[in-house]
Amino acid sequence: MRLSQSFIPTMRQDPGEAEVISHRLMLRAGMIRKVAAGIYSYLPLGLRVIRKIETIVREEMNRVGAQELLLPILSPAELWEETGRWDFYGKELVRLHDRHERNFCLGPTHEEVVTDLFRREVRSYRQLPLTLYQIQTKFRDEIRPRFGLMRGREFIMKDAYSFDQDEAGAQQNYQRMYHAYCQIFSRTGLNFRPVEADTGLIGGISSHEFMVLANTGEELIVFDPESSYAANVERAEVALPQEKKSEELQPLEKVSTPNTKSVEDLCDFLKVDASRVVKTLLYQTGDNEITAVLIRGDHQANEIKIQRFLGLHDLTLASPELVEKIIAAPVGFVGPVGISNIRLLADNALRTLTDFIVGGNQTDVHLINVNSTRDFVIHDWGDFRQAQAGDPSPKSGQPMQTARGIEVGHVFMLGTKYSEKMGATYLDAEGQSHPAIMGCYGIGIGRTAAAAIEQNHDEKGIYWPMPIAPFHAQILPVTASEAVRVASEQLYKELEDQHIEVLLDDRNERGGVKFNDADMIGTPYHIIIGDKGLAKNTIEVKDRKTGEKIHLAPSEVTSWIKHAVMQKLRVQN
RNA sequence: CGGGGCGUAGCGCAGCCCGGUAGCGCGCCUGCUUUGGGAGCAGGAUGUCGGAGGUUCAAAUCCUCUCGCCCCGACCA
Repeated sequence: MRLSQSFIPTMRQDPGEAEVISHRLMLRAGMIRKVAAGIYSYLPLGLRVIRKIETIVREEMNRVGAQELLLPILSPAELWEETGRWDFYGKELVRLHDRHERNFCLGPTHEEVVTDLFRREVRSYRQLPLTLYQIQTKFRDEIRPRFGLMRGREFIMKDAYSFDQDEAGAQQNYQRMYHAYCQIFSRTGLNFRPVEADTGLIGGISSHEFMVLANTGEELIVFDPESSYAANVERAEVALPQEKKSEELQPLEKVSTPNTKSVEDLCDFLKVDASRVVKTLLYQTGDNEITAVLIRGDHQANEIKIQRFLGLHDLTLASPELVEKIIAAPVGFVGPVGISNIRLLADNALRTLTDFIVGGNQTDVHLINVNSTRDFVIHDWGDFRQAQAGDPSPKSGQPMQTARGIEVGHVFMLGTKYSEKMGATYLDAEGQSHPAIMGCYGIGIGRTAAAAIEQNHDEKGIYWPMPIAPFHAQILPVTASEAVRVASEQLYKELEDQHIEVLLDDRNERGGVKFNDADMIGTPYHIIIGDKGLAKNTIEVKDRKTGEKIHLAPSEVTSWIKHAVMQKLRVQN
């Protein structure tokens, strides 16, 4: 392609609207343009990258036997009412109605639509297993769209759905998809890690997220360097503490602690470490009901774990009014001692904690040398806190580490959640009807492109991994002579004839402009043709990522490039 | 939705406190010179100052309302 005739509007300056590096570079390299918050146009260069990623995804989906179809973007409310998600999905679901006032939504995901298709068409176990997928634009009215393609309201997703007759088959399908995902992200040239994850709004039994490791990632993961264990902090289990509880307990004491509403204030005042303090978090779990959760002062409560334990899907801290009403203690000084009318949960970390500090249920009063069982009764123990760096791994017991990641893929075992509600059943060999066992599997295509940039850039711009690069090579005629023009045109033709995707910068620009644009766009190989080189009968080939340069005779360039491109495509295959 | 910030030329910004001519850099157009890391000179075009109302002789500037966007927190591919 000729740059002079291409719609690749690069920008010299950083746009004010973008903060995150991938967003900035996509705008500056002329890959995308914003239409509204979280809604983007893909310009030719950006679309080429998107298509490359889609191609890899298609190849790997097809390889594991998934079949591509295309479901509608618009779907009727009735399907969503069947599963309860019309209400449950909340404001994120883009709702609209037609001229007859019938309700529809723009698909944020397609479990309902595909399950409806299945129940209409599939009757027999002989038709199973069945895995269907599509690559399509999705709509989610995100609370806060941000970072360009990283979190859009409209975005391109590959979503796949599997149907099996039994648990074993479903597990097998899940494993196949898991490996296909590993294959896909390896092929895109990304440094990624699959982690155990929470199932969120999609629901279901188990799931893994595929995280591209990047410091700018929105997700925090913990992993065990000694074993394969890795999980989203939302999900990560914390092993039971090992050390024994000391037997000699100090007597309970009441102390005055003026104006110490936070754990931090209290630690400063009493000159103790936060690990000696226990905070009492009060959650509203019913109209007039509060549940207390005890967490060590230096730990973070994990509301997802608490929700799961309580079987709720919505958990909020109790209002100060409700607290006053039910336990008659001031917020900030609440503690478990002497409270009888609410359920008390405690994080496992408290099992080995003795002589700790809690709120005294009076303004400006705390209790010290408090001990569970002796001073109050815990109704339920559990893992209620967020994992953090240094926590023991549930597999090896070794201290875990944390890392930031970008979630680019997610695989779920759904079980029969959707098939039961929607009557998606098949007949087995005995003529018995069973709900199909489902799985669903998503990949954010645009987000994968953004993650690739987060992981592959320097101060000058992007350096694409070959398999998803918009072009394999770029020709930069850096001086204006006829000899350079002729040599560039000839090489351009040779490379195109060899099916190398090549961009010819035939603009009437100075060398510096071409160098800078090429560095920003991130084509893996830059072929630099100038009078200086031609005088010595050489053309320079530069590796964008490493900066390594080699000088070749003009007649050698095409075969060298072809070989190098093939090599890089194959290595990452 | 809560908190912080921003809307002025295609892009990046100044001007606003203290009301009176809309400005700078880059880009764009024309010409000449230039051409291996964002060229030089000369000339030129470009604005409902986000929108609506108000105050005033006079509003980018002051007041009210509104819309949009960005960043930080609760959601997710």
